[in-house]
Amino acid sequence: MGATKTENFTGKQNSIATMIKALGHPARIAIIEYLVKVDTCICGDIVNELPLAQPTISQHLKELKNAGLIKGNVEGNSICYCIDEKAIDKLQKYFSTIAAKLEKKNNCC
Amino acid sequence: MGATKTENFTGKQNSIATMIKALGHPARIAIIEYLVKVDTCICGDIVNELPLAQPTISQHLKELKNAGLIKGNVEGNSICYCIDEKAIDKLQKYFSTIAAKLEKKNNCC
DNA sequence: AATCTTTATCGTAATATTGCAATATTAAAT
DNA sequence: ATTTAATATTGCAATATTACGATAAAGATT
Repeated sequence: MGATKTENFTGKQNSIATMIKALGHPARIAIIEYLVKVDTCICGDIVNELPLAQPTISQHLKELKNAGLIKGNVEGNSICYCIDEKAIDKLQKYFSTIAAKLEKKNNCC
Repeated sequence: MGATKTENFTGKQNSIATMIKALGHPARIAIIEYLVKVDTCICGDIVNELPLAQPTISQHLKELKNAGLIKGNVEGNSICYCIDEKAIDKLQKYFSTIAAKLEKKNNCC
């Protein structure tokens, strides 16, 4: 095997897992944190910011985009990437909901 | 290559990425959601709950445990797994912080 | 039009992940 | 002491991910 059995899980489970998975890599965390840090939208300098080759970063950006975490607008010959706030909100709410539910319980461990 | 270049990122970036990565799989999301759903701590029925073989589930539990998301207590010949609230709190705060920072910005995309 | 800049894609090697059958381990029950 | 039940580990095949050099594509600049 080696392939995830997505058909055995609910659509919601798969979709949240996909979003989360896209963030499960330090380079992609670094990209998101950089996008949060800079006040204007980022255009081309992620390559200078990260210790990875340009094709690698392009690939990571693609994954973040596929997962809906960032958006990219063509701006001349460069591209303006920024965070999709809705995606972050979804993740924030997901964990807030879990945290709230946990508070009402008496964990045994 | 194929291995993540962890040495090029900060400890914080690597540690949050590790936690998030552990959740980036529908089976592990399903496990967490099941642990949230059941009111008592789970012991052995995750295997009956999920459409995966026992060794596969054991492996997923191990990953969640390694990432600090769940704890496991031996309880007779079975094991009582439960969510580590601190880990969920960390994730919740991480995304809340990002969401708050984003609100103060005017996204261009 | 030729060149430069920026980003994407292709191809490929190295490594990691997913899943499970078979087997081991550990403790309870008989 | 054997058997049963629950969980973990091992070994392995299938697939996915990570990384990057080489190259392509597309708009800007000269």
